[in-house]
Amino acid sequence: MLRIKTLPGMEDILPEQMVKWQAIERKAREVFLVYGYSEIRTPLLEDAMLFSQSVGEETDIVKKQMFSFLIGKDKRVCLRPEGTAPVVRAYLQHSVFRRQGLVKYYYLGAMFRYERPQKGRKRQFYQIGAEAIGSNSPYLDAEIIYLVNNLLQAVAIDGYQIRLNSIGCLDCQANYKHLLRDYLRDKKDLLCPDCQCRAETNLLRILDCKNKQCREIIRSFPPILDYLCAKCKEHFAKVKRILTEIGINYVIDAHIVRGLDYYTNTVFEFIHPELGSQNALAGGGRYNNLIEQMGGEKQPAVGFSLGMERMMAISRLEPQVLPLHIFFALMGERAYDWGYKMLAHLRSKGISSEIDYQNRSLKSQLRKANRLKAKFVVIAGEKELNKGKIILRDMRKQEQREINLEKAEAELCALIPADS
RNA sequence: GUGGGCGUAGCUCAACUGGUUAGAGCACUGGAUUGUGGCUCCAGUGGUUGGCGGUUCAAGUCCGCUCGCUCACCCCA
Repeated sequence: MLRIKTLPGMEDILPEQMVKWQAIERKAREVFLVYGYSEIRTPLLEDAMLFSQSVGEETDIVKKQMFSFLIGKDKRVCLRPEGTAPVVRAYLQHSVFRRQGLVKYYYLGAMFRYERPQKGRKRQFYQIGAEAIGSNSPYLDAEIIYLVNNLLQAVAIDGYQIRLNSIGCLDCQANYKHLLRDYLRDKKDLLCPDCQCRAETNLLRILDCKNKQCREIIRSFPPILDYLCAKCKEHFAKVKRILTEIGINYVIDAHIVRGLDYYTNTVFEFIHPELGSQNALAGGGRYNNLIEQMGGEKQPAVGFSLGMERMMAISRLEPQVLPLHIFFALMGERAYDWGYKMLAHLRSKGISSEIDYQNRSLKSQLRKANRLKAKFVVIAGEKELNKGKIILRDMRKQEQREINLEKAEAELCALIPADS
C-alpha cells in the first residue's frame, strides 16, 4: 500500500512545535491589543483577479507563484499568496471607510506560493501582519515599525536589523523610471537576461539584482531616494526623525525595492543573519494608491507582515508545558470504575486529569504519570477500596497518604488551587 | 524554472578497498521490584538500506534511471 505524504513545501506542525507556535501567537495578540489593532480573518480562497489587480500582473507572485485553478467553466480562483490585498478587499466590500476613519486590522494565517521550497520558504507558510488604513501620517509609519520591533522583542528575538527606504509616490516613480530608462538605453546588452526582461516589465527591480555586472551598472546610478519630490522627501525625513526619537535603530538601504507593486513611499525590511538565504523576518511599507486602485476612494495606508516559520526558527521563547494535575493509577475493574467517574468529574471542573486506557501495570502507569509531569497520582485497587480509602501521592515531594473515599472528591478539588 | 548535496530503525548516526544473519545510542515496551515514577541494570519490539533495473559468485557499498528531501539561484515573510 502506498503511503501518502504531504505535498512538497507543505508541512505538518506537530504538537511539540505547536506549543511554541501558540506562545508566539499569544504574544503577538497581546502586542496588537496594546497598539489598538483588531483581528480580521479573510478566506484562504479568493478571486484570482484580486491579486493581479493589487500585487501586480507582472510580479513573480502573480505571474508564477499562485496556486490558482478554475471553478466551474470560467471562474479563476486562487489560494491567497499574501495578506494585504484580501484585507483591503474586505475593507472595501464592507464599506468600512464609511463607518470609521482610521482602521487598524491584524491577521494571522496561512499563505500559499508555488515556489521551490528551501530554508525559510515553504509553499504553505504562515504570516502575521497588520494594516492601518486611512492616514498618511508619518507617525503611523513609525507606529507600524515600532510595533514590529516590539512584537519581536515580545517573542524573544533579537539580533535583527531594520532596513528602511522610500520609493516615493507615483509621480516620483514615474519620473525616476524615466531617468533610469534613459541611463540604461545604451547598456541594455550588458544586463543579465532577467534584467533585460525587467527593463520592460518591472524596471525598478533591476536595482536589487544580485548579478555582479548588473550591480556594477546600477551602482553608478543614484537610487530613487535621491529623486523624491519635496513632499515625499519631507515625509521620509519625518519618519526617520520619529523613529530615532522613539529609540529605533535602523539603516537606510536605498536598494530595497519591494516585490509587490502596491508599495509607495516608506518601505522596510527586518532582516536576520541566522535565517540563511531567506533572511527577511518581516517586510512592509506604505501603499497610498492601492485602495483607490482597487476601486475605493483614495485612502493612504501602511502595513507589514511577519514570517511565522522564520520567527519560530530564531525565537528563544521557551514556553512551559502546563503540568498535568492528577493522574489516576488504578488496578482492578472496581477501582477503575470509581476512578473514571472521579476523572470525569474533575475534568468538568477544569482540573486536568489523565487515566491509563491500555490496561497497564501500576509501574507503567506511574511511569506515564511521571512522563506527563503529573503533580499528583491517585492510586487505588481492591485493597484500598476494601478499606474505604484511596492513596494520594505527591509526585514532587515523593510522599503519599491515604484519604477516605467519601472525602476524596473534596480533597482532590482542594488540592489544585492551593498548589498551582 | 536552473544548479549542487544527501537518502540505512520513529530520531541521530555506524558498517575498512563490494564479502557471513545490516549495528549502536536515544525513544518505545517489558522485567529486575508478583502493587509505586525519575537513577541504574537486563531483555524485547522495530529495516523491502527511498524505488526500479543493471554489473558481479556476492551490492547498503559500483553504474543507470526514477522518486523524495535539502541547500542555493530567482523571489519573498
